[in-house]
Amino acid sequence: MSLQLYNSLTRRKEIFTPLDPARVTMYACGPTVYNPPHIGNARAAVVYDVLFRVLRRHYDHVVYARNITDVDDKINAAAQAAGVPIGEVTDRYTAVYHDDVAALGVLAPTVEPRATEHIPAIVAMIEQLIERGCAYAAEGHVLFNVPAFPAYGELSGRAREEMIAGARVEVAPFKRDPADFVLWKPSSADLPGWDSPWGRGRPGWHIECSAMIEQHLGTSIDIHGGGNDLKFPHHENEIAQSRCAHDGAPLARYWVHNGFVEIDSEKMSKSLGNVLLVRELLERHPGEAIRLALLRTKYREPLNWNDEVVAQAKAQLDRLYGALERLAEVPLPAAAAPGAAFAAAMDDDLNTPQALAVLMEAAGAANRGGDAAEQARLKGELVAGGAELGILQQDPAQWFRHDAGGAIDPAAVERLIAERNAARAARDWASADRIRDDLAAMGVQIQDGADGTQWRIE
RNA sequence: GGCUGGGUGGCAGAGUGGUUAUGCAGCGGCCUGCAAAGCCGUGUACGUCGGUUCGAUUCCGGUCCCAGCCUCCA
Repeated sequence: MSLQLYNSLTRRKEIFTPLDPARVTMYACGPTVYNPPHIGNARAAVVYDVLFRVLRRHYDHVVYARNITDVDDKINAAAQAAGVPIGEVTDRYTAVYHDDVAALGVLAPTVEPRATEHIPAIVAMIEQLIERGCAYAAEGHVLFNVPAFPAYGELSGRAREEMIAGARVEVAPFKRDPADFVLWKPSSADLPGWDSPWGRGRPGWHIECSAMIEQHLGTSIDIHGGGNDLKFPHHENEIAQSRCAHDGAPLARYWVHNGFVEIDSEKMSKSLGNVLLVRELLERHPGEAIRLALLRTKYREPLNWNDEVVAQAKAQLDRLYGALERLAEVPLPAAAAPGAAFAAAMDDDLNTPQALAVLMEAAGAANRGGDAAEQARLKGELVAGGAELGILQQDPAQWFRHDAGGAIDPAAVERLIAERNAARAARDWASADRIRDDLAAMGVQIQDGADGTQWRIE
């Protein structure tokens, strides 16, 4: 079955056909490193991580680039506020981003280009745009001239007149057209800057992505992803720049946009004070549960976040890992692959909720029992399907005994369980129940089975 | 105002022109010393008003409501 993706450019679900099946290319807009990532940043990272994993099932060679924007006015402001050099801010938050998304099981992209390491490519692209009459220099700035690109607005479905009419931005006097946007801007001595034909300055945000895509992936790529909010103006501007520089060649053939995370049905924003950082969530929930909570809704839909959705994701993981725990002695098939129903769901525009339902049903079937071959097959589907979602890859025992705070001493738990089992053997139910209550108070839940007593951390 | 995308059972959330996912919560049962986990059974929901149809939650139109974008933003 072929992979289908909803293409924002055509507003239709389409069969994905790469330009070159031997080298599939994908780019996703990464973070601007001036603060720790929030749950919305995490959703984007997880969604494109899943797309990357699905593509790798279909194709041997997938090049996935996710950039780091490490030159930006917000970074400058953060550095100034903290009284530290810019590099200190960007290094710190790049590391935090890596740590946080890794805790959510996000794989490293194939390449992770940084804007500051691509200044020559950026300058070269701007020069090319000027040569082709798509851009002009004015007062130390270089601007992209939007009227030079008639297809502008194609992705976001906006007519230029509407944008001008609705513009709430002050139009800089040196702009030839109100819609023109900055490719290069001058830097004062206290700001990061690079020498260029237009003086010392720094790149605008949009051109960074165009230049890095060109350098690492080529003129036209297969898939470009990003948050829904980036559609306009960021992606629209990327398209204008790249196509003007490349004789009209399409920048990306499939545009994929993920929906926003809302907090209790409200937009997450600094002004509302409801920004939820990944690191805060990781203090309270396993990363795997956070990841699954992000995948329980289709990637394009808005996702309403609250503690309940993580609790439900954790409950689902408990059930899945519970099935795997029962299958502990069953050998994993050598060529374990996602089941047909699972793959079909994932291939249908990344229908992760449907794919998850397939795994839940497999867990139920495994719990019901069956012959050895059937059990092995189900285990293979659970593990391989889990791998594509980026879950179920740890030892079930490890999942059930994760203890982020380190408050629980396994030896002490084992001691109490032995004590309780002694009481049970003596049919001293009162003592046995008291010990069980004590364990529960510690956050330890026990299960008496035919082959002894198991324990879990709740 | 313009452009997107939505409104599904107690909750979350898929999906479908007629057999109505999945998980959690609830209820009954099995198992258990009692539990827990697991298993079995149980819940006929699709904003609203029309239209098309033998039949619509699913298609079409109107309408109400919600969210996002149009300015930095995943």
